[in-house]
Amino acid sequence: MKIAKVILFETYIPGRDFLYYSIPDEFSYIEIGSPVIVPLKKSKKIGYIWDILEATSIEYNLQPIHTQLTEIPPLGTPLIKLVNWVSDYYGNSLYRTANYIFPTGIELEIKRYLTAKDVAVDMTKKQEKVFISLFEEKTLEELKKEIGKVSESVIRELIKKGAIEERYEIIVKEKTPRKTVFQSEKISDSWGSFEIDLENILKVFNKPLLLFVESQEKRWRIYFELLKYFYQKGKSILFLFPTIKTLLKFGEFLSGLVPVPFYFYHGLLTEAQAYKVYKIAGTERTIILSTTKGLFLPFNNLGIIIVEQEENEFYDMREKEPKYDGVKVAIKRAEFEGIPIILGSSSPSIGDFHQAISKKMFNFVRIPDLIRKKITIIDLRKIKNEDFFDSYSLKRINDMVRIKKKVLILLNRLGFSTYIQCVDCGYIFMCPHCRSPLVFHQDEDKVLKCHYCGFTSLPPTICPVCQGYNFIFGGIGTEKLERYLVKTFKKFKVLRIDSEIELQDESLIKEADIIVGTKMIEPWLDLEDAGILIVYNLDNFIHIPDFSMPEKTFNMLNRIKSFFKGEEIILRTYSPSHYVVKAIKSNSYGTFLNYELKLRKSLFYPPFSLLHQIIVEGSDEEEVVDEGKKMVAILEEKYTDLEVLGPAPFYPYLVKDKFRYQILIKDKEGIIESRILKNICEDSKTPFSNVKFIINVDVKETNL
DNA sequence: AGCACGCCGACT
DNA sequence: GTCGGCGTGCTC
Repeated sequence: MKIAKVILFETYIPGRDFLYYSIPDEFSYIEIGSPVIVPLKKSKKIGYIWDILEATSIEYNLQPIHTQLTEIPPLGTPLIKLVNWVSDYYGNSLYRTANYIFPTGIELEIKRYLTAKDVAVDMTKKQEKVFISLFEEKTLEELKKEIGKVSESVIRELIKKGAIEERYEIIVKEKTPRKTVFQSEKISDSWGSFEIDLENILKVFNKPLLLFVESQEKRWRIYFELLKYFYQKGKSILFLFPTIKTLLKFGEFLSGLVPVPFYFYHGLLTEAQAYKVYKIAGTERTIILSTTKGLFLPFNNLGIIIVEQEENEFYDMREKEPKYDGVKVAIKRAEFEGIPIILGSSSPSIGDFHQAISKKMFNFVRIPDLIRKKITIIDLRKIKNEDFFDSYSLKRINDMVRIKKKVLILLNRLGFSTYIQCVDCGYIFMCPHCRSPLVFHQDEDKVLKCHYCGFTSLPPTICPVCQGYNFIFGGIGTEKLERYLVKTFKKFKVLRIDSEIELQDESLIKEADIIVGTKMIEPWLDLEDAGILIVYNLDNFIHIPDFSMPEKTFNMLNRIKSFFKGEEIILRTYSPSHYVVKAIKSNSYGTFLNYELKLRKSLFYPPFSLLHQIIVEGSDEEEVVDEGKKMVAILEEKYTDLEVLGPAPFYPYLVKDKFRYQILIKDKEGIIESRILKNICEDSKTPFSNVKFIINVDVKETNL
């Protein structure tokens, strides 16, 4: 007899990833990755067989699995390997990682039926009432509906006496979508075609391929030709996108070219829609355009993975468990499946470029195609008494709105004013729970809001320090800029976008003349009637204290350049001689790369080390620092090859009344694994201390 | 974590 | 002898 290691769906048993079940001989054909129904106490649960073991010696009294669940496709061993890897490498709980990839949209309904037996026994009034009512078989719910509250003790007593019987029925319930927005809307009559030579690309498929093509259009044509090639070979194709908007754009591009249906898979689908796509991916040859989660679909004949904008920071999934880097996981999936993977970019990430060129871990194809956009740098140091804009930008805005071209303004500051200061004593109003200035929001009922914990309060009437009552509403946020623009360009439509807007609101974008937004608007910047883009203050991006910010800013600007259809990009900055500004201005990836790599090498930042982060968090600052120092001491003693920094305040270092300190580990040899750090944290932690350690392995940024 | 089961006190 | 509330400990 064999034994199945099963991970249950949405049933967490503390400290346990698996439960063990015996596999009855009748199910001996069941394989690793199969979905099954298993008993748990008196109930039944859905689970996946994660492993199959030979029964050794005396295995306790294992329950047998109930049945195979035929409604959903099995996971397949490459996917199981992938989940194990994601759990292990990033230190995620296996239970949670597995549950993250299980399909929702299917559930078991357990009905408990009760019937009276044809016997005569002594009964109390309550028992008799239940007994009589159960002359016909009923579920517990039906019984309760008929005679009101029934205590479990009454039923227990009746069963003990042998007066009634119970029976369980399992119903598998699947959700079905009403609308089919998850599928391409129009299907082309025949395969489209572009003049593209795939030879160069197809011959370098033995390793991941970094495809460096500046123009988005050109890149997408290559993707299409690859799709056609693999689909016609009978394979499924998976496309990954950093945002839903980009995904849908690519869907539009494909719709005129592909004569078969293709499917979307992303977070805005309903549960039923996502479930449908999940099943299609597991059973048919198909084309799927997905956000990162598509990496965990149960494909059975995947032919190639194509990652668009591989440098995009949205692939870094670190906010919640399971934490992972989408691009790295994509490479792993391709490795486990034994299939090619393309990492496409208009501005490759430093790390992946280094992998390709210096470490020869990736193949590399560059199709040079310089995009010449007019880039204008405004040196803000030379602008005196600026109102909201320098005179050049203002003139250009006027030029554009007059010829009905859209003005797009990128400003990375939410709210109206970014700080409120007392004129008399200089006090800046701070969130009482976080060490972070409160932001004034004009539009949301004129409140002060903390951007870290969501705390809100009314605007101040009196300074808590000096009792003064004059305040400066300082700093320019998107709301303030919007208000200025509305006032100044009265005849034109001004639109502000700051959180990811609903996709149906797109008509608002079409109508607007001037659009102000945070970096969330990036995917919308490809408008046909775009005139100019103004980066309101580039320093807000570059000078965030995080080693990855120059790269992110550079990549973002290059990305925008690759699809922006307007004539000019204006960068307003106080640091016009910064290397990012110079590289953008001179259109030179090489200039940026050399400078950035030199900088990173001198400080042993990635890609010249693996960077790990431990955040120490707790309500007692002293305790947090002490626990952090202890941790550092242990690390330094045990691993002399590591460079360990901190504990240092992790900005903002007070959030929701918890102090946060950061320890950074530069791991040049790549010797540290999440498990090692987890163990050290456990060993180092003083018993009963209220300090929490959050471990992030192989990070690409330090300010999450 | 969720949930059945046993224990116990109140009540018949 | 029953009923219902509550705490505890187990789930393959």
